[in-house]
Order: sequence, then structure tokens, then C-alpha cells
Amino acid sequence: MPRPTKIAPERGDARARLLEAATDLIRIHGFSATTVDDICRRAQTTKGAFFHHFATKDAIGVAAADNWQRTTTAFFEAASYHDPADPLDRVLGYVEFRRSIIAGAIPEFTCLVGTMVGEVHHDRPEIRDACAASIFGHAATLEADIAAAMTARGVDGGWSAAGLARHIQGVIQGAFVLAKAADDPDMARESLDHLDRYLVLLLRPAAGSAA
Amino acid sequence: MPRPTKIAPERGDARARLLEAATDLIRIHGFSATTVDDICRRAQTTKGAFFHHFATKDAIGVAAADNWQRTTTAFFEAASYHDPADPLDRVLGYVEFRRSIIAGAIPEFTCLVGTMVGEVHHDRPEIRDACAASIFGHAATLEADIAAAMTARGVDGGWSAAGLARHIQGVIQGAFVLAKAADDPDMARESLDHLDRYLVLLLRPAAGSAA
DNA sequence: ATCTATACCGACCAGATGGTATGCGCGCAA
DNA sequence: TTGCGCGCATACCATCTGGTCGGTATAGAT
Repeated sequence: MPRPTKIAPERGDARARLLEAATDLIRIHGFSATTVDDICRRAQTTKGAFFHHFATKDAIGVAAADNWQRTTTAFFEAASYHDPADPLDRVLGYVEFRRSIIAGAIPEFTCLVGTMVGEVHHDRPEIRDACAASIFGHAATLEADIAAAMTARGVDGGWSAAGLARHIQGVIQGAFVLAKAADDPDMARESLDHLDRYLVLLLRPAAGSAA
Repeated sequence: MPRPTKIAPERGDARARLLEAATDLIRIHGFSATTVDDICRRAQTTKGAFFHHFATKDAIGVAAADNWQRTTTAFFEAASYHDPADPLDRVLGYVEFRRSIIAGAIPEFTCLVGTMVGEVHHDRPEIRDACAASIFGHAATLEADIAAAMTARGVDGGWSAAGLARHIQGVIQGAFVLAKAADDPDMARESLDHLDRYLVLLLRPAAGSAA
């Protein structure tokens, strides 16, 4: 999830800067612990600008989740794990890609919407729903490849491609929780390795059938 | 995670009531959004009592995590998934047990320390470490059974019993994130079903070898 | 040139927040 | 019975919080 380098404030830019600042700060401190003043300071704007663009603090939470969905959608669409001809390779490529972008400090690779929804799910339903749209919308992008891999293998274990896609997102979110707790990105990588193993066991056609 | 019914305040009880109130409120609202006054109100005490027992708000976060570890340890030790003779059955029984206690409203079955650590990992290292001790200490209780099941099956895929135990905790934490996002406990159950399937594929001796 | 809509500024506010200072009653040892 | 420490209550405080409001600057339409 690379971020553009800081640019000097320019007229018409404040909304985007506020959104970026909010995203960064919420990933570091969480939603509740991030104050409007903090966001303004980091965005190099004032409260006047903030409340011109966002009616409430909650509103920037919703907007940040929406923005997260847009940017991550573009980011994953551009990735090369879609290239392989075999649908299972595309699914495994996705997991490998997720693994490869676990790098740097923890707030740099963890998920904005996963962090937010854990905190605000009960009190701020609008933010929760925006986070859910991002998570489950992203999960849905895996469905077709999973379904194709299921067909290729001929599996039917009473579970769905959509459900497995959701589970994959769950494992990734859980991996981030472990990394935060241990303060160690390796915890997340380890979990993604197990996820990869699961998908292979579940979806790889039996050995010898292709040789 | 059953909770005792509310009792009228009694002298000498305040600390325990504060801890229980903090636990409940943090599970609902998160750590930052839970105020000291909220905790006191729910515990039917005053700020005087609060700061008599806890030096700071952070201190009750640490104490709540420690208390969580103690109570959950006792809770899981008493469960019957330890009974089967086959170690794999004990591991699968654990997952089934975790699945069975997903019931009621979301804050009633989600994990205090998982919720807290996602929020405060960066700013409150003492709370983070207390949460980590709870999560990874609990994971460690699965290690022996996993190792025994690995031996029985004779697996060696370059991963460890400890790592798989951590992954199991990760999947459970991720399942809670999904349930919060979708506002639906079924999301968590679905993920635990996949976890069960993974463990069977990974650790069940090949079919026919026992019949 | 003027009008208007939008972007933005910065002082201000009421209430909340974590934390403190002080006092008071109960149990217990001397 | 007195003295003392512990558990807890009440009143209070400095600071921070989200949010408001009047005002200014700029760009484009007429």
C-alpha cells in the first residue's frame, strides 16, 4: 500500500490531504484515539477546512473507508497475480502477493478498515458498514477464481467460493492482529503460509493426475 | 464466556467490579472510547475508588488483560475437549468448542485482548504486551496436542506446532473481525469451519490406514 | 467590475476527560 | 479507646474534545 510523498499544501487539495492524514493516523492510533486536531495538523490545514469538507468526525471515518476501498481496488487490480492461466495459481498468487506486501512498520501494512471496524462496530454503524463494504467487496474479487479452481478440482464439501473468499480475508485480518500483538510482521507471514497450505490441500488436483 | 449476575456493591468488591465493568465496556466500545467515568458508573463506584485501585486508565487496561488471561485459562481448562484419547480429536474438539461459544450479541463472544491490541498496539506497549501474553499463552495450551497429532501422522512440512497454534488463534481473531464487520456471528462460524477443514486435511491420517 | 459559490481560516465554546486533593467511616491492633 | 491504615466518596481542576461561527481569499460567470 504505497503512499505518495508529502506535497506542499495547494488550494483544492485539503480534502485529499485530510483523508490521507486520517488514514495514516487511524492505522497508527485507531479511530477513537485520533482527534480532529491531529488530523488537521498532519494534513497542514485547519479545523475550518476539516468541517467544511466533513460534517462530523464520523463522516471522515466513512469517507476514509470508502477511499480505502477505491484505492485498494485499484492497487489489487493492477497486481500481476491475475496473469496465470490456472485459476488456482491466481488464488495462490493473491495470497503470495498479500504476503509480499507485509513489510516495514506495522501501521504501514495493516488494514485501515479492519482496524476501524474492530473498534467502532457497535457504536458507529455507518463506519462499520463502509468497512464491511470494503472487506467483503474485496473478498468478492476472489470468488470467480476460487469457483473456477473448485470446478477444475471437482470439489464439493458443502462450502461456497464466496465463503472461502471471506475466510481468506478473515485469516488476513487475524494475521494482522497477531502481528500487532507480537509487534512482529513475521507472525502475519506465518499465518499466510498456513493459508496457502490450506488452499493447496483444498484445491490442488490430486498428484499424478496431470503428469 | 459466561459472566456472573450483577450483585449489589459490597465493601472490598470495587476492584473486581471495576475490572468486570471495564472488560464489558471495552468489548463493546473499545479501549479509547471507554471513559473512566463510564467504567465507574457501570461498576457502581466513584472515581475515588477507581484511582485508588488503578494508577491510570492504562493500568486498568493491563489489569483487564491479565484478568482475561486468568479467567479464560480456567474456562478452557475446565472444558471437555481435553477428554478424547486421540490428540487430533482434542485439537478438533477445541475448534468445535470455540465455535460452540459463538452465541448471543457480538460483544459477548468476541475477545477482549484481540479487540484491545488492535487499537492500542502502537501507543500503549504495556497493554499490548499483556494482550500478547494472553493470546500467545492461550495458543501455547494447544501445542502439545498439535505436536502429538503431527507425530501420529508423521507430518513435517517445515512448520511447527507452536506456529500452527498461533495460526489457529489468528483465524479465530480474524473470524471476530468478520463477524463485527458483517454484524453477524455466522461469519465467524464459517471461518471456524474452514479452520476445522484445514486441520483435518493437515493432520488426519490418510483414509484407509486405520480401517 | 461585480456577483456568487466554494475553499479555507482561526478564534471561540460547552461539555467531556483523565487525574487530584481531601475527607470520612470501618476494621483492627495496641 | 484510641490510633491508624485501607477502601471508598465528593468536589474540584486543567486540559482536551468535537463542533460552531463570522470572516477572508480565490476562481469563474455575467
